[in-house]
Amino acid sequence: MEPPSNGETGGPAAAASSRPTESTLSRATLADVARLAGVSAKTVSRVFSGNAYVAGETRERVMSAALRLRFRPNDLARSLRHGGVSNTVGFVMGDITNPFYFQVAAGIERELARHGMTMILAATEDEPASEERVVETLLKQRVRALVIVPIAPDQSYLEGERILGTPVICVDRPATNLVADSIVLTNRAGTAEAVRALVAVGHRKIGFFCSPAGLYTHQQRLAGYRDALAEVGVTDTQRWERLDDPDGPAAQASVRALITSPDAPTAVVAGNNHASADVIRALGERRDEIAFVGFDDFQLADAFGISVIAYDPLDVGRRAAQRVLERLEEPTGAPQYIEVPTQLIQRGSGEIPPRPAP
Amino acid sequence: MEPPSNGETGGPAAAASSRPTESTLSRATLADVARLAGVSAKTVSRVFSGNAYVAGETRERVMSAALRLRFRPNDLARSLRHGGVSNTVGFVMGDITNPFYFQVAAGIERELARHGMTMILAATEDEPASEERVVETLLKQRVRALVIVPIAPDQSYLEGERILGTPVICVDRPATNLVADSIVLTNRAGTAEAVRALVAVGHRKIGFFCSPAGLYTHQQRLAGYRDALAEVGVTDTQRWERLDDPDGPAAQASVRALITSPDAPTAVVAGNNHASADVIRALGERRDEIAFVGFDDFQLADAFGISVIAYDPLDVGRRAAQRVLERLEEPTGAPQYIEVPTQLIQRGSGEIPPRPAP
DNA sequence: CTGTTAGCGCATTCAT
DNA sequence: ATGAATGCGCTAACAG
Repeated sequence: MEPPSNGETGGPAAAASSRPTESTLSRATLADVARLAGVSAKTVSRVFSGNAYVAGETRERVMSAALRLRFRPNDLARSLRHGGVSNTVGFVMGDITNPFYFQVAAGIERELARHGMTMILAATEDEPASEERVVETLLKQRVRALVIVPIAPDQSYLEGERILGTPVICVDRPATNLVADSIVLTNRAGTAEAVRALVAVGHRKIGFFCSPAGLYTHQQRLAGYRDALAEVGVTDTQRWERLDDPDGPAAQASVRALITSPDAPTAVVAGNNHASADVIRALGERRDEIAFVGFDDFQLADAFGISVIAYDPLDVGRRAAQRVLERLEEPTGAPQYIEVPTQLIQRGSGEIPPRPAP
Repeated sequence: MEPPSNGETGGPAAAASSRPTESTLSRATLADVARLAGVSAKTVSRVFSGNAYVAGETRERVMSAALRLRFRPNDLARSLRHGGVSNTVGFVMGDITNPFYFQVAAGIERELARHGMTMILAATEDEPASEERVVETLLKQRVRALVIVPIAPDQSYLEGERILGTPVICVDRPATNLVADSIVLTNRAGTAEAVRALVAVGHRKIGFFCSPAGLYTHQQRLAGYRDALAEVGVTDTQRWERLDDPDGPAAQASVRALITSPDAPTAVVAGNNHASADVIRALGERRDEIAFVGFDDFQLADAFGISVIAYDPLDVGRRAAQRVLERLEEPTGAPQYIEVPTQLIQRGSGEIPPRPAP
């Protein structure tokens, strides 16, 4: 504890001659601690690994030496010795600024932390081409498992790694051409439920706004929307579907055009949080006339009375981490496909009845 | 070096007989690749380290061997060899579900990725007592630098590590008893600016709602609020200040009591995003009567016409990462205190004039 | 341009 | 209950 350093004088007197005793200039190693405590490196190792037999008195000498030297075990070396596998899990998300993914990351981190593991976070920025590169970076760091939000068209590049024993868990979307567990939402059923609720209050002309339906989630949600309308005999839904790139003025213009057209829907469903933002902005003052339900809950949606198809993103992350831990325990077994339930939360915007034709 | 070992037979066709050639059962190492390519391990190392002189033909043989064996360099071993320091930066945030911190994390991750580094994410869950434990976990993994949102009352426990050369960058709040760079917002000036704008449209009775003012940010913002009111001679502000734990029904009740009291303010300022949520919920239908400005922007605030004191959280993270990189290049120099500017964004809620007394 | 030797910090044999 | 030797995968430091 005393930086000003003056050689150990009495007692076991061992380390008096060894160099890095008190020097704070370089990191203390097992050997340094061993020297100061007058034991072998292995004994120090045992003390820090926990589960070994070390005499109480010896243990104390080691601990006090470690404290003085500010010894901190090197996890890198430990991992290397343990077959080159670390204690971290990599999470590859898409758009790092999307609150949904962040909540998922939070869920993963919490669950991993409960089990002494840490999370390395990486993002593809929703660029399919960067997925493999990002994954590669994590694998070089020897993450014990991967949780990914797949964005590349194909994950077969991970097959070799999986065979080597690295579990891969996909979140939000299932993997393509890869054996992996998946945690997904009840996208189709959830969207259908919301549309049925709109139908129940009288809507038939219902719009659907989302990103271009390339992604699994969007396809599923679009399908759920069509399902529910088909149930009441409405099948020509394309005229109310708008699948544009979100977050642009263009997107809002697209929605605005839709709701002002002669064939305007009386209600609109948005396929994800970005799309919801576009629709809500486009609706503007007409929020009281046109019913709205969005997929994904968001901050203050309750205060503004926005109905949503919600779920617990923390839970999604937690389950992903649980799958990781289970796979590390028991690597075999068929891939699991886990659905996290969604829930329609009615807060007003989705319960507006259709306006009688003027 | 070769555990299964059977002498290299010679000739380019060599490796046909060596064991781990095609076997995908265990990870290939430098030595495996070297054997298959008929070169030394060091040569393979040179190829993968990039900057060394290797004959074109040799390089190709190595690359093709590496490809066949699915060789992936082990960053753990590499780091160990390089003085036991990894290529990752640890980010310790508080409440992992707070969108602000996540945006900061996103900014850090992006900037680090541009420089080939990765981020380990850990959270204190806003528990002061857990900060040191969490930091310890990261240090054991030999992160090259730490970015932390300080929550513990004191960061002196990091002094030894700093001396060993690990840069520490504090975000959102400065460190206590530790030499470290800080990236903070213009909390006081930003809040004062917002209050002045309210004063400009006629408000004098202005409320301030926030968490208990233990944290630096809250103290600063409260001070800014008082500053601006003092400028127009209003000094008895305590009667409109409410510093409660956010996110509870209790918080909303507190705000509701404030705005219905005989001495009710005609405008309310919220000290952070959680507080904003409470106030907006509490205002309810009276959003048109009582002016409101919140610290921290949020999703869809524009669509709902909420005025805010905003800033770019991605930029906060980006700057933190830049400081990390600069400190790694040049470890000396006085600690920097960097202020990221805030900006008042007027969207309507903050421009409501005071209602004439009934 | 390429190979040899040695060792980063730790833990797994085996001894004792 | 403790210690000695050995090597995890990789790369400086030197040869050559």
